[in-house]
Amino acid sequence: MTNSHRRGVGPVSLGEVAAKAGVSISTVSRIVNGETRRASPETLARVQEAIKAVGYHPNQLGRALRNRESRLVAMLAANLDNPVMATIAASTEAALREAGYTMILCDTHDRPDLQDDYLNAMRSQVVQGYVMVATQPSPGLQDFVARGAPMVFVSRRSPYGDCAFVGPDNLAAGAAAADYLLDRGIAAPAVVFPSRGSSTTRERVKGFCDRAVAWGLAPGDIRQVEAPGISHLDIGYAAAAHFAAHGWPRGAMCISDQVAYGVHRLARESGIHVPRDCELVGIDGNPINTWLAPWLTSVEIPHRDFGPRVVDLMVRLWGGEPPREHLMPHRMVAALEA
Amino acid sequence: MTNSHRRGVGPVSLGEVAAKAGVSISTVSRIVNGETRRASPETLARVQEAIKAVGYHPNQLGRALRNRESRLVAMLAANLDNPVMATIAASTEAALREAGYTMILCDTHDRPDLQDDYLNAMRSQVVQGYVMVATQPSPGLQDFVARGAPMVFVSRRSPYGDCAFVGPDNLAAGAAAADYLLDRGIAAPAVVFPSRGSSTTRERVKGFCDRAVAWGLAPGDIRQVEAPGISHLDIGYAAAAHFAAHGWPRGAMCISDQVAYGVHRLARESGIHVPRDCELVGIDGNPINTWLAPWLTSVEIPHRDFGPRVVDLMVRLWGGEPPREHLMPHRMVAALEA
DNA sequence: TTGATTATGGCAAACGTTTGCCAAACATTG
DNA sequence: CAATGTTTGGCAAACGTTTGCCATAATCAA
Repeated sequence: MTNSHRRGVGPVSLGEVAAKAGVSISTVSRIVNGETRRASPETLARVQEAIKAVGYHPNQLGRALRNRESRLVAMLAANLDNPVMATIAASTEAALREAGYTMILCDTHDRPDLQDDYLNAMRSQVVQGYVMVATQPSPGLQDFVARGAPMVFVSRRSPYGDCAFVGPDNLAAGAAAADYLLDRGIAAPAVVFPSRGSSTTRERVKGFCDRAVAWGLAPGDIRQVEAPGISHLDIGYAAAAHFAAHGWPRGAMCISDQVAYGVHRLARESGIHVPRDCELVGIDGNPINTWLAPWLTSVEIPHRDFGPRVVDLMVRLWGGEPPREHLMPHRMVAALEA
Repeated sequence: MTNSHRRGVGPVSLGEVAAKAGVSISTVSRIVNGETRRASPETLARVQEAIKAVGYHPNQLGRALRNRESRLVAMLAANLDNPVMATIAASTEAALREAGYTMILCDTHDRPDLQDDYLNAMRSQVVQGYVMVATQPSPGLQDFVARGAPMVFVSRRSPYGDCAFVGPDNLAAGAAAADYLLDRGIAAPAVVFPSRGSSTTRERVKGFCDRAVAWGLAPGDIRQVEAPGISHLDIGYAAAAHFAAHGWPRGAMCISDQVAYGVHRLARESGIHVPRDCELVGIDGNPINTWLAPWLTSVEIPHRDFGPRVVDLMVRLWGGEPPREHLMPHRMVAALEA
């Protein structure tokens, strides 16, 4: 409505506003940027009216080129179909927006080659920072880290050197799971995890085992079951086959809620009742548990709160501070069903 | 490693390559863009070597400014925490990347005001197209549509005028749900939906009812249960309270899988067995159903295939073609449990 | 009246790229 | 040797900004 009579086709530029208001481009630019002291009240009014009239919106490309800051931040996430990462993406996007930045999202499908492709593409877009969610090691990543690119790692630590990190305290989360099971009198708990696990996985398992040992268990009392695969669902299902073959434990910690879903599927199919016959503890605290997995106890990680932390660390990096780590607290959410 | 001895701080520009190779910027630019015929073999070699040596990567900002095409596409999604939208986002991002575009993701939290904020911000980023996933009506959106911005709507149609659209055939999906329930001899099925529903909701309900009538049911035989709220989970749970109060139907269609999850929760809490006592049919075909909701029959929508379709429609819009609609096929996935 | 200060606003360069056009050098033909 | 064509590559403008610096005019003090 406002600018329905425009002659040009493209977006409106400062020049058009300037022409309309009968002033120079500089003057309009200064006014747009809030430098009102440099213009007389009449000019100010005329320019502001012209801005409205032609429907001017600043072109960030021009700005970025001139100011050498694009206010673009890239997020490289391993797999958006994973609800944990989707939640992290959503919260980071919101926090970045809040801080005046725009997020570019890339789904690397957990593939190192794609990750490198994306990194290069993002550098071309002149992004100012990188949020790496559950990254894989890759040559390009190593290069970026070495070059000192501003990167915040989420969920999984950087495979190369000290980098900013936001994630759960995996050791503590694993320990909490151990406390829960042992406190309920389960003498020989199992722990289920992917065989090709990330640092996250290893830490959770370690946290669990260490705490169990602290409770007085012999390391041999902890039944460690691992399974190959990519999907945690499949991993849980495959690992549960071990239970079906060698007997179900009275309780088990699963490295993630998704692993627990997999284990539970075979339990259901085998007539094993969770949690009556076997208590399952996951890690993540997926909100859907309340609705679809009331049998699951879970160590809830506040993924919704990751975003602001990520941005905080990123801003510190931009400010020249050394990289920091921020561990998020967890909370035990017991199964709804007894 | 390659460019560890750079003097400047910022990214490498054409100028630096040109200086290194002892040619002009134009020559380097042409070579970078593959116009090899314009340079002698020696120059070509020297320039390519210089490019490697200084680690040159084209700056998309400069390109975008010059070419007036940013190769940026914005996606405005209502709520990334919804797995359906996360899947659509992931598949669209992949398809855009495939076509050489970069996706900017915005989560509007289903709020019209935020949607308008984002639209304006994206215009400033000079994005070339908009993918609107499950949009709300908003004044800004109306403006953009009127202005003829290249927009593809996903899942929900544009509230304003004819626009490109990718989504399921909701009428057919609703009808399929009706067929399933009626074919199994359920004489008086219910249908559960949000009271403040979108066009999607209404179409699915209509598809269901029309088909039921075609089977010979009187409109009064169809029990329509609606509930207020935003979250489909809550809506399902609230609607199920009606069943608890007035009796459970032998079968019900839920407007989405999430609604079905909500209904099922109360069923479980009330000792109603699904599907034995009450068959539930959802729409979406969430892959998690196999694992966590084996009791649910669902009309599967291939959200993973949306991305390529979206890009196809977008490219056609850019090519000046009139907006089209593309309806995706559905597939009935019966409950795993009897 | 003069000199100094302040208010107002324009000029032009720069950010990194692309590309139409021109120019020099060289080769070919008549 | 002159006329013509081809190869090779540089110049400069443009995209939309921002900002240091300068120019004009007005205000003020003495």
